Amino acid sequence: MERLQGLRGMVDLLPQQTALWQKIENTARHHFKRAAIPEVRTPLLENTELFLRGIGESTDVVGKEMYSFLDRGNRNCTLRPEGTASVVRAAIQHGLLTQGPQKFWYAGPMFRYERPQAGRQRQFHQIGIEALGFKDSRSDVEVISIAWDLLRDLGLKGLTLEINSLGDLADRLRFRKDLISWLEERRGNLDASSQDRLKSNPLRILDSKNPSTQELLKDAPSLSDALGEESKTRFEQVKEGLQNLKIPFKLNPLLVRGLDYYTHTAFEITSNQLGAQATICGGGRYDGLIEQLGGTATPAIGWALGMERLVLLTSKIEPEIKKSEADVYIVNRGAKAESIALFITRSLRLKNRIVELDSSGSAFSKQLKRADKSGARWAIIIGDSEAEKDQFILKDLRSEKVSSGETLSMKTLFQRFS
RNA sequence: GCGGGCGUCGCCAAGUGGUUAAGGCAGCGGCUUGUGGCGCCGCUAUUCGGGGGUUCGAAUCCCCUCGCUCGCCCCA
Repeated sequence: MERLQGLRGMVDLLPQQTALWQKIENTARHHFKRAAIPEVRTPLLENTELFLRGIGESTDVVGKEMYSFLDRGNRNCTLRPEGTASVVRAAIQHGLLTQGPQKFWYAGPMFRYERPQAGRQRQFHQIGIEALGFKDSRSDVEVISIAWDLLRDLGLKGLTLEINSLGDLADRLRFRKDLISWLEERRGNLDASSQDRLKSNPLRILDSKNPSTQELLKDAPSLSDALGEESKTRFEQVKEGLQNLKIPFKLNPLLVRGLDYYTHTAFEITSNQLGAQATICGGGRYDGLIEQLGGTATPAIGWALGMERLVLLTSKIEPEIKKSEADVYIVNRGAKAESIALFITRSLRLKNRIVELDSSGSAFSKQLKRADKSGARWAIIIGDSEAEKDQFILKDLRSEKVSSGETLSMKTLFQRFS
């Protein structure tokens, strides 16, 4: 038989890795709890329409990366490529926004059909927060600070926070017009994909990685100049807020981001240790999205961070998380001994001891060797003849010398471990 | 979707056209029918990701395919 393999870009996390994942998840939960943010869990599968309208049809995510299919009832379904649209959908659907502004966090797998590479999988995992109904610039600062503190708490170094303002809808439309006409005149000097974007998504040309396009853009009309007065002061407030909190940031006037729903503040946190996929956290304000998805116009802001990339970074500074070791390893052999062993194992577990039971039936020397290797502190040795006489041997596996252990009755044994 | 690198046992890894495909780790068994960290001995790939071809002969050369990996695009 040919061996079956997992799907491309779908990764198994083995026990060696899950310890680190749990550590990161726990840290994140702790930060959310401190900020009084509750969790929401939404389905992995949504109506394709949600993402078409939410993320934008001209984006790469929607255009070429979605896992979409018809279900048995001919519904057009998509495995969620990101979390924000779902959270907003759920909030609208359940009328949560009528109860005033609210924040949520979420965590879970997302799906994008891309070529896997370092820090990028087809099923990947994000942790994110969404603050719905918050208009003030202080909420931008608060939300960014939560991400920043979380990453610092994980001990990460070499992080850069970049921010930009995309302005409101009117600003963007005005700028879009200016940019298009300026670029049209220089169309010949643009790289191929930027030429395509001139029609579909001209703002994205700004953060083209193509060097000659970047060179050309140095003299292009700038987004920051196109911002209206209100947008400008708003952005100033965000910058001041970050300064007050001593959160270092870099202005990046070319930071546009790939999803259509962003307005005003857009930001990214990158690491200098990751290779090509350096963004570990990305987010921004999306004041138009909720209305776009059929809710009443509500301002909002959020971010998401990529677990795989966080794990990559954290594993560099956290070389080894020890596997959890048992308190007690139960060595046993013989019919009578084996049934008593099971009883003792369960009893000790009910006393909250971590107990590993050897059910191999192999020679005592073998079992003891495994006991030693397991890292357990104690071994309880159960043999047939002793078990008959209510005698059990307790050995300290961490003692300096190999000891013969002490002989105890079951009652005293349990007392030792209560 | 496009480029580069790679694919030999659970893991690491030698072998680069010629009789039985090194070695290490892990695993299993024994020395020790019932007692741990050491040691010693033995066992563990008819087969080199899969398929096809070249050849008297291939893990070694060619083609296809699958997978991994790095990068482009894009994003977390």
